[in-house]
Amino acid sequence: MNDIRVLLVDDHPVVRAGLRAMLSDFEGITVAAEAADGGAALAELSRLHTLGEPADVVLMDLQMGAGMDGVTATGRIKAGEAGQPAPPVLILTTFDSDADILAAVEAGASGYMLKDAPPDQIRQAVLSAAAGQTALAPEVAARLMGRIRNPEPVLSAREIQLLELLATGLGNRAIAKQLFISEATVKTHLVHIYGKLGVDNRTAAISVATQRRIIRRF
Amino acid sequence: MNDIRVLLVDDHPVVRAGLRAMLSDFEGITVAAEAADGGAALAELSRLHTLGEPADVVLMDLQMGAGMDGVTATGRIKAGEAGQPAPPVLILTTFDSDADILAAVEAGASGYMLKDAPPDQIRQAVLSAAAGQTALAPEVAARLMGRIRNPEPVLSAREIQLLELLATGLGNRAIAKQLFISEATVKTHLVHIYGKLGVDNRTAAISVATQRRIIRRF
DNA sequence: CCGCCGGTCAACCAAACGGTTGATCGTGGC
DNA sequence: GCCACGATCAACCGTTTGGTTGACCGGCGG
Repeated sequence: MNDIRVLLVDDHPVVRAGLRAMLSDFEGITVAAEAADGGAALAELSRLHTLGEPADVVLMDLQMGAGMDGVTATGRIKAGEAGQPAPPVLILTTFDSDADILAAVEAGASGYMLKDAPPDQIRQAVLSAAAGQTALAPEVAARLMGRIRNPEPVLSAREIQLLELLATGLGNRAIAKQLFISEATVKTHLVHIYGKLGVDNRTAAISVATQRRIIRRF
Repeated sequence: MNDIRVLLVDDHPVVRAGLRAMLSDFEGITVAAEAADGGAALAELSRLHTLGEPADVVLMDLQMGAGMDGVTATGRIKAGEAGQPAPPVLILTTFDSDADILAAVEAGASGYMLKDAPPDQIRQAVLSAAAGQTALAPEVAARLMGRIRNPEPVLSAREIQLLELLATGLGNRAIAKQLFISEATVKTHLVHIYGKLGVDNRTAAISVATQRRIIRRF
């Protein structure tokens, strides 16, 4: 049985070296190539594809210092830009905010792991992804479960997107422009968000959303 | 000549593996031990010290998921808690906010590197630190220079106090009540804050203040 | 001693925000 | 097919915030 061929995508050389060292210790897993951002990842995938040695799994970070970010890259890989069939993309990142998780899943990621996960968990996730299954870190899975059991505060993806712009300090008009919708729609969304979060103004919404880790802050 | 003995401190197994792999490729550098947080780092340093094989350099991350953070750990190492003489501490982290850099330097760090630095830069930094010299990443050095030339306006204690209430989502009236001042005064303070932070509304002020770590959020 | 700065307050006006009602459209479930 | 729900937009209105101007006081440093 052939090894699972992995493409590493992370902007930190240190992390790539760590993953390479870690994965090469495991039976049945080989690091086929590395990329420092989403654009390079697409290029590498195409290259491997034309070589007749396509990657079986992409291990992708979400935050890239410069260049194409992980969510965008995942979407374009899944769109077939780097060859068909598109390989499963396993997200391996530092943060576990709802916003990140949802964006990744919507882009077509087949797993979401955290960088502080123990090595064996990462190994299992790579194997699962290669087998076409979904692999979620326990923390991430728990958060999703909580969301399902608790129908109280379920913000839609659009609302979370709005919340993120809100947190950057943009006014309603600016948010409307960013999202290509009218100011009226922004206000409607805000009212819904306030209701769901149990607050009555934008700063309080940001405060609550941050504490519930619905959105992330640095 | 003996190898430089390094203690790795990082909460991510992946990163520790990467640093270990990377450093062991270099001549003259040995990884003596690893720790997952500040507390473990102090314990490891003490252990190495009593073994008669003290670490020559500590490579320390700032953000630890749980346990003692890197700044605190650095301060306690420098205070001699893990044996005298205290080894140089080289910060190796992801973010380069002014507040982080200043806090690290104040705690006694002898260098500040970023995780996306090329391997050779990290190697040089370890060698410099071991030799008792200071090692700053070019980006970090540039930022410090910029600060000196262009000092940021300093927020008064009162203004920071206001910012903290602001960030909890309180309106001007509520803030006024909390601080036993009039609403008019709150507005005056806000205008000053906006000016100093270079913004023009409250949410943006919170955003900027958070990013500059003028105020804390979890 | 005098000026500067931080903190306090007031009055005023324009702009942004908050809240409501009501409406259309498309998707997905029953 | 119908209903629920999310997303979109409009018009309206009251409240809050933003921005300005001007003023007073107390401490600190030249």
